[in-house]
Amino acid sequence: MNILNANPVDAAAKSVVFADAETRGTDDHHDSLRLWLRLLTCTQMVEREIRARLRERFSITLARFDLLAQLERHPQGLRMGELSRRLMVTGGNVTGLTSELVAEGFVARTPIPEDRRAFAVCLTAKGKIVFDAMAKEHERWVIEMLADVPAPERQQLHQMLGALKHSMLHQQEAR
Amino acid sequence: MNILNANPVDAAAKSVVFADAETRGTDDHHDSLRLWLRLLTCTQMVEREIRARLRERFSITLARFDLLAQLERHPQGLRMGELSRRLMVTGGNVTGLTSELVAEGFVARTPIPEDRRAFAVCLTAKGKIVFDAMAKEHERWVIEMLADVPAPERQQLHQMLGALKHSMLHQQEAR
DNA sequence: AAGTTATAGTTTAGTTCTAAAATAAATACG
DNA sequence: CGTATTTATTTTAGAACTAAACTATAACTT
Repeated sequence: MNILNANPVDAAAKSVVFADAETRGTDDHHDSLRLWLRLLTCTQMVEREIRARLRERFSITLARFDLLAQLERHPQGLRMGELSRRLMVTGGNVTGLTSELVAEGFVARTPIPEDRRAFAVCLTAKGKIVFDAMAKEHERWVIEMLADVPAPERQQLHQMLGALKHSMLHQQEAR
Repeated sequence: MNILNANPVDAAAKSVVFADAETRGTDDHHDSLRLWLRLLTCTQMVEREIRARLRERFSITLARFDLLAQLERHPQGLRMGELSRRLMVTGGNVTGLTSELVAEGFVARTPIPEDRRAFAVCLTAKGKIVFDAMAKEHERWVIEMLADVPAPERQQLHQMLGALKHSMLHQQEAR
């Protein structure tokens, strides 16, 4: 979904020599749009590759993998709604994903005594073993894919994107 | 680090809309993994917002908007396969998107004399007018969303992500 | 306690995308 | 030439996701 410049070979880098107040404004605009397009391109490239490998190697979708990853972090289990928020998908989708994973024996729904509407979704022993193996390989892939970006830049990127993330969170609150 | 975990009560009370895909990882994970998760989170947050606004404001999907954006950049038209590569979606999908846009009168299929299998997809006059209006607003949204990231950091981000993008491209070649 | 409202999860219907097979035209090869 | 291969697009079947309606339970409110 590259909007303006999906062509992987980027157009010539822009170079602004002088910027008065007005041209700076315009230029900022282009900066933002270009940054967004590049962010989108990069993410899609990595995501597509990971999705394909997960399927090829483990016959699992990224969504299911992500659900398992959440549970691995929370051994006490998570509610459906909590999973929905964390995975940024609809509740109906979580219902479907969970049902499939239950059918495969990777996770279990356990009732919560204090709230009979809800239940905790937990990794089963089998699910944990299988997920751990997948996660290890998954991590290798990611490390390999990002290896050409030097470590200091990786950390800088992480930090700058943190600013963007929190900015988005605040904007979201204000709506 | 994780907003929801750091202060679950607050987060719940505020009913944070954007949950956090970064909670997929565990704390001791490698830099690369953390960077990848943050990249994914940021992109999803922005993308989700833009997708919702495009739909609400113009009743158009992001995919169709992106297709129009490609054509706006290439007034001479693009082939289906070229669109497929640029948009990073399957050819079948491009067929569907194009057919809808043709039905709406935004684009036209024009035969290519030299190759009777193919044709060029072009913006119609109507399509150009409509797209220009949408693109203007779209750009405002992006600028607004990224406004909290200082301009120098935006440029740095853009540049570093460029390295990642080219790295991914080279890796893809080697497969 | 009763009625209202909010929350948790599921179901349903519909959209969007993909992968793979099918079709058709162009190109390469012996 | 004629046959095979490649390239360009469409069709088909189905996977993955969403929004909205629905069921059930919990939490307020008076």
